[in-house]
Amino acid sequence: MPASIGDVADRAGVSVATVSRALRGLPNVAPSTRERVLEAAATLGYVADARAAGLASGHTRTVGVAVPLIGPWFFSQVLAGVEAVVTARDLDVLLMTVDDAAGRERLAAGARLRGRVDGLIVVDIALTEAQKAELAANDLPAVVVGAEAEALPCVLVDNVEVGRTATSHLLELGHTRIALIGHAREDPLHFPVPEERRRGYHEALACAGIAPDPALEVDGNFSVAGGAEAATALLDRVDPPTAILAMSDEMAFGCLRVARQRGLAVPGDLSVIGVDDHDVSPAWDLTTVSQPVHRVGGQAAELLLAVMDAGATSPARIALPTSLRHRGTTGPPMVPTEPSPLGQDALR
Amino acid sequence: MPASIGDVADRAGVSVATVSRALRGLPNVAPSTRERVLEAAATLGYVADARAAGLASGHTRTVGVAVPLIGPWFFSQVLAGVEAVVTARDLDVLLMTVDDAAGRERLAAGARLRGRVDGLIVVDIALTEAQKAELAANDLPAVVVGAEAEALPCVLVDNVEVGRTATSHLLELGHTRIALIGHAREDPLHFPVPEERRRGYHEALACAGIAPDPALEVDGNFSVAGGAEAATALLDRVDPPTAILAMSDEMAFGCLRVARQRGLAVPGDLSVIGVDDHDVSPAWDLTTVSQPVHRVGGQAAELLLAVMDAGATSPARIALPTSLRHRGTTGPPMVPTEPSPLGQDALR
DNA sequence: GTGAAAGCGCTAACAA
DNA sequence: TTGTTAGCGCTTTCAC
Repeated sequence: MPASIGDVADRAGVSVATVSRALRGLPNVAPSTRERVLEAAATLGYVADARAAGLASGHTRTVGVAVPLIGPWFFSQVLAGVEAVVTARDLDVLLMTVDDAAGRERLAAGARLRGRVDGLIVVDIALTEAQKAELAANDLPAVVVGAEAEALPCVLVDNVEVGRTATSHLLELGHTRIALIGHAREDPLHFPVPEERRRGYHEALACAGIAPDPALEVDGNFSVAGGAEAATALLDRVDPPTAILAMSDEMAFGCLRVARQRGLAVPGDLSVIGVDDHDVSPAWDLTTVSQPVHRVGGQAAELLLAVMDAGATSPARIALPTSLRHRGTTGPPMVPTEPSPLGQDALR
Repeated sequence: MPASIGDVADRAGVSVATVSRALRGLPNVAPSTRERVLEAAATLGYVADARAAGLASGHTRTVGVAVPLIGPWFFSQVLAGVEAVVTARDLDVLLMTVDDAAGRERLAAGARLRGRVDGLIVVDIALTEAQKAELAANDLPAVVVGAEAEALPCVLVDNVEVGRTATSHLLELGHTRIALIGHAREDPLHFPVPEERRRGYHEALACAGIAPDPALEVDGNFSVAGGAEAATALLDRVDPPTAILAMSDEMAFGCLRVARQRGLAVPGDLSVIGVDDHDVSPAWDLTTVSQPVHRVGGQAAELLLAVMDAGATSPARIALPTSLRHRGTTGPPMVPTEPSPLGQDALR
């Protein structure tokens, strides 16, 4: 049975109100009184019950972070970014994964959230417009990461541009058969992000006058193993691609593994570009489209804190920059594919 | 202003007690009544306030997870493992980082924890014996990951053996100058783990009759970049090692990067072995000592739930197995170093 | 099967 | 500067 505020009050010979004030550093407490209270609390090992304090004061000193998955590098980095700024404000982080439709529905409805968090960061979870509206209608301050939102502040990168940048890079190197490894459209997680990157890929191809080949778009499950499987399928084709755009560095690693196993020269026989700029990408010398992952989390947290402080702000929309990191896994195709002057011209 | 239990009671024409019972699926509620309550709650969008519910019932439905860092692969995987089992029980996860002495002290004292969590998992945080005792003395159920604990259940791998296994592997291949990349001893995080791996390394060397060379033990900060720096320093020596044992795969990646940059053949000129079996290690073909990272988290969570259920159990101590994954980055040294028959003999 | 009422342990007005 | 007291919104006896 832990000591309660009443125990401290008794021991210090003051009222509970004074204890409360003294312990929280509020003004209007005589120094000598405060000292006595502090001492009593210390010897009793008193810690205020967060539920009781929160119930009485109306807040929780906690922000929720909802992610579809915890394991992948991207989410762990975003989480770290959030945690850093949230902790600096002496708030806690409640972590929750929502990876199915039911979870999304509950999240939007604010179920389980009341009395648990003062604010919410939703990372890469494909809420419907109706759900976003529902979330915004909740009194709960919330910010969305990785998706546009009407009534909610959001922080994101331009993923269409990400797809375009990566694809253009390969096109400029002279590739015309460029594969895309991404996420299955009907995936239960249903990220919004892959779809946008795919659009950028299509736009860049169209710009170069190249008709997209549906056979070159495969699912890589955003994992190393998935990327390897996808690359295997692609390279087994009679008309394999000369370059692969993987929507994450982790999938790109899988591609590189397969390339090495097959004795393919990179980038001679196969160029590979990823997205993220994963910790280990420099070590692989992987060309990639870098996004400020940690900063995404930090920015989202700062935005949320601002909303929590201000009560209500005009929904901000923060776009963070991405940039091409041209490293060693992309280069011109060694054997020129069938001449395609049209494609070449379009590049200028 | 969200609907309260009273609002639901009014709308359903029953008392708050009945609403509480009906919503929580307790017995002794007439089916028709329950239905009416459910409907009222649904139309009002009622969600019970977690603080109030917790305050009245005495629990929080939350478990805390304390880690020194969030970003590194190891911690994200452990966290994922914990989250999976905790979520299955419909509990939430409160994430906290403690990365300094003050934080450790607060953690042990249970500060900030009362009324926030029903149980705590402490991952790779170097508590003193006194602090562990303090933590155990708290009424709060807790389990420790990555360190021994007297009075607390713990789950760990045998990190001495990890060091020994990796080192022996290199010795058996014929290496005699084996470097160790780990963590600086005076690091503020002060993991217990690196020290144990280092001991295993020393034991294996001793077993082979090889005197450890302090110059071959360097800090790699458990990051890719740190591993690269460490490898650079090692390879710049006049008497470079022929093999490197990195205490994490991420540091090993850094080593491989440096080796490649310098045109060193792996494993011909340099063997590299890591620890973890990181997601991308198979892609690198990295030899490593694998540990069941996800399982570590899951096991810890299960242990914690058991303690929370049982009230008190005999402090379990669960050791999870590790195993050598002999892949492509380790092999015999190409140029035999100075003959060392003694070392060779000792290997049998 | 249902309701009334007493807390759970705090914070915040309001008094003094 | 300090104390008294009324909640915060729920759960949980204990009656009925």
